[in-house]
Amino acid sequence: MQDDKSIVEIIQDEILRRICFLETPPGTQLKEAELAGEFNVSRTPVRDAISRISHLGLVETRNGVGSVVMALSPEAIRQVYAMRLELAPLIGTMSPRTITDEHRRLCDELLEAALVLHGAFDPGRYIEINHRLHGLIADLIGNQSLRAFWWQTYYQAASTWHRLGHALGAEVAEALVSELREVGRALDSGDVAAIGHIQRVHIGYGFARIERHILTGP
Amino acid sequence: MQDDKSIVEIIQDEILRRICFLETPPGTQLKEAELAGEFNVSRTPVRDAISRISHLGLVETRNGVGSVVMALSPEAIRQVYAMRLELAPLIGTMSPRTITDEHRRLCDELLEAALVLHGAFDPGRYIEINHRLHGLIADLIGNQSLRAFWWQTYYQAASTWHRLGHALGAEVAEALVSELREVGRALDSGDVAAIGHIQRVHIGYGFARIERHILTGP
DNA sequence: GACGGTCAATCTGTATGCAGCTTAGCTGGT
DNA sequence: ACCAGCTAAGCTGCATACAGATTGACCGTC
Repeated sequence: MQDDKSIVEIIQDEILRRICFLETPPGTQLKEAELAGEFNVSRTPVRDAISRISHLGLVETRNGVGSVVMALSPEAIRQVYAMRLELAPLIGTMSPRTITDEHRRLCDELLEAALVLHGAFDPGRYIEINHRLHGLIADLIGNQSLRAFWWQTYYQAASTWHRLGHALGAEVAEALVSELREVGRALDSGDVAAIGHIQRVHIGYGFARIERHILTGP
Repeated sequence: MQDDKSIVEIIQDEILRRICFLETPPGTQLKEAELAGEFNVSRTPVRDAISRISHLGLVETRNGVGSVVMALSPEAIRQVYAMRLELAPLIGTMSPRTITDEHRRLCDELLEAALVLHGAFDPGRYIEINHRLHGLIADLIGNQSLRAFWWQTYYQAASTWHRLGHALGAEVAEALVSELREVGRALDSGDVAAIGHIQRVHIGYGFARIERHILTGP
């Protein structure tokens, strides 16, 4: 395997990670020169990285002003979640990949971490566990088109959804533990389709929480 | 409305158009300097445009070699079509937009053009009619996430699918006429959901043709 | 004190130069 | 005739310089 991710891809991934980890919350300015200094490159690859993720709508670049991290509008969030609710059940139906021991092991590890989280909540840890769980599930998607869309909607939803970690604390930790337990059971059964439907269910719960605590109002 | 599409977006759209119109068929080299001269800009915005569409897998850029238009692998084509078959029925269910007289008028215009095509087939015209029909249908999709995916899979499928125009001629013209007649009827009924299912059906037919004439073999 | 205008700081958009990589074609030896 | 090696041309990747846009602060005036 060629792990030669270009410098642009590395920067792109890092910017997306920071956005959905809320390290650069909506409103933050992404200054090309600053990021360039951080990665010890010129502005060119940084510009390229920002440009590549522009289609997600998470960053808006205006001439003379800068690139600012955007919060998706409530309507956009609803549409993204509506899409995720439809995509989730497809995970198991569109040429799923086979479950390996590595998947099972990672799930156990995440469950353990989530249990710790339930005792002593930490927003950063919450996000990280969610992120790794998403990676685990995406790895079971065999259809590359679906996998790409699954990632895209994840990034679009993440920054809003992860704010719940800060707002609700233990409540979401408990939900995460439940989700991981259910996913673990499905992995034991070798049933990828079940995982898709589990995702469907929990995305629904997550969206309900967002509607209640964040999108309240118009 | 702000029609201030940036130079980069204009070039990006044009490159994609040329790819799915088969003006730059798979194997063609996209030379940055050449395109730069054509658009009277420097290599920078051209580079940006090519970089932005790299995630579609239609162009592969290698250092020291160039950017070459790629034909998706048979397996990738199958996966893209599998995805489109799932997305099509969602067109009518996910907050569809309302049908206007303009939609109806455009459909009639396209049907007329398709009938002419049936008499005297021309691959370029076939592609153009398909392209405009796609635009018409995408315009009925209210969910912006679904609309984005619909376009992405369209671009990915187009260059393979449009080769049928060259290979089969009148057969696909007849299919296009049928499709436009059915879409027209659905538009008359104001039934966007019906259009989604019509798409589902005809994408299935199109995929079967591709399997038969292009993906034959491994 | 409040307001309008101007200027400077700062950021993105674009052009250009250079280094590194790849490959086609030539050349010399066998 | 064939093959290995080399060279030069051409392309992308990155750095840098400059032009254009925007904003906030400062200053003068009413």
